Amino acid sequence: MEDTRYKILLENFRAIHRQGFQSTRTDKVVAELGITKGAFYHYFPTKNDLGYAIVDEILCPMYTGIWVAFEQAESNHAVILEDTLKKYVHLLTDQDVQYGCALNNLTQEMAPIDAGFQARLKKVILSMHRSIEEGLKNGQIAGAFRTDFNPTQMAFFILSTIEGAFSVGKATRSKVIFEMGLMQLLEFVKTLRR
Amino acid sequence: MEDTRYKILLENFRAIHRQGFQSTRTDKVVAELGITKGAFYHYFPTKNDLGYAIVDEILCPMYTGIWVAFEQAESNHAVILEDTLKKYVHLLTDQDVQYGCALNNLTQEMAPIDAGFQARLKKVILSMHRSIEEGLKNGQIAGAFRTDFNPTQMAFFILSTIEGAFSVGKATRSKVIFEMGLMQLLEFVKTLRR
DNA sequence: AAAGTTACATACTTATTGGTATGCCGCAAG
DNA sequence: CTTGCGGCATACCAATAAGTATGTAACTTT
Repeated sequence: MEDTRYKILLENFRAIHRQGFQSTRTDKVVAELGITKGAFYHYFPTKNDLGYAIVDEILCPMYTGIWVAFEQAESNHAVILEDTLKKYVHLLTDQDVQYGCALNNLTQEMAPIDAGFQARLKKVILSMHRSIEEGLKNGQIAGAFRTDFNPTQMAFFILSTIEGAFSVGKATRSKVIFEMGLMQLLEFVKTLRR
Repeated sequence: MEDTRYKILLENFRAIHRQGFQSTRTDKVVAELGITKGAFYHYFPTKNDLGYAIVDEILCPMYTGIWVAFEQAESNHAVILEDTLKKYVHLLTDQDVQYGCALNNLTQEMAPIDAGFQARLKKVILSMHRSIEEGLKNGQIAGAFRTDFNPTQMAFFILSTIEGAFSVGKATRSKVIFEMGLMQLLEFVKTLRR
């Protein structure tokens, strides 16, 4: 049953999101599901491979999904961009902010010490960037945005600010502070309208 | 000799900055200095206490120092703010960006799993925020900045974007990408001038 | 129905790794 | 000059945690 594999994957993702990769004890996580080490190592050769699978199968689709609407927009680019930012604020709970951005967490912790994580996480980040960049470019062409900014740079700026708001929100354990970062970004993004 | 203690502190700070706290082996780090475990545990009761000392004695002064000029400015607020941002770009090497922001790294990794780190790192973040906020307020009063923005929110925004640029720079291992985030922030910050 | 394979469970192993116990040396106070 | 203490070095310890070896029930294939 692939069901067991997915349960292992998902529950470990949750644990890693909260406490980080290294301090997560995979056997204890699966034990809570009534599953043993045997099942874990049946599906994943090593703990790192579990981590890779989480990035590939959970993080990657999750994060690229956020920006797909903006990337593929054919009209109302500005509205969709602003709505996407608003979603960050509305969909997240207090706890979500305290746990931080799963992608950011994993990057900070694992990218420097493992090339497998590094490559995968970079891919996800660049994929998000590409989506934002595309949306900005299309919006410029469609006349939704001003054309006096560089979409590549602006996309990195937007991405950086979101990730940074998560960082600061996590550090202070405050959703309100997270929101301040995002709200200011939203105000700024409105000035990109034409 | 307090010299030994400081050497232990500094070398471990460097190692932790690069590979993170948990994966740093303190005994191996000090061994490179020709120092043994005995000396380490003579000065620090536990590994966590070393981490706390690093935050208190290295990170805290380092990061608050960055913003002290802006906080205490009596004139030219806008110029000093912009210069502070420029310093981030000019003073950092390619490697620095790859290693990421030491404060951010430690926060992401350790804040969720240890209350001692959490409290200390939060303090440093809020201290930086306070400096930026003060500078913005003073600049508004002095007529250097527009008054139609909220200094508290704006300070969190600036802080978030810087931290986020580090995150994205680290994830992509690219100083150029880090710079794009900061350069866009710089452009934005210029619009705050009155 | 025999043989093989999948999907696990249980028990064990082994390499860290943070931390401790102890000892020694030099120096300063009494 | 001897006693005590700060400043280490060395050797040892115990817990953990990733990973392995083995077993076995169910299911598939031939």
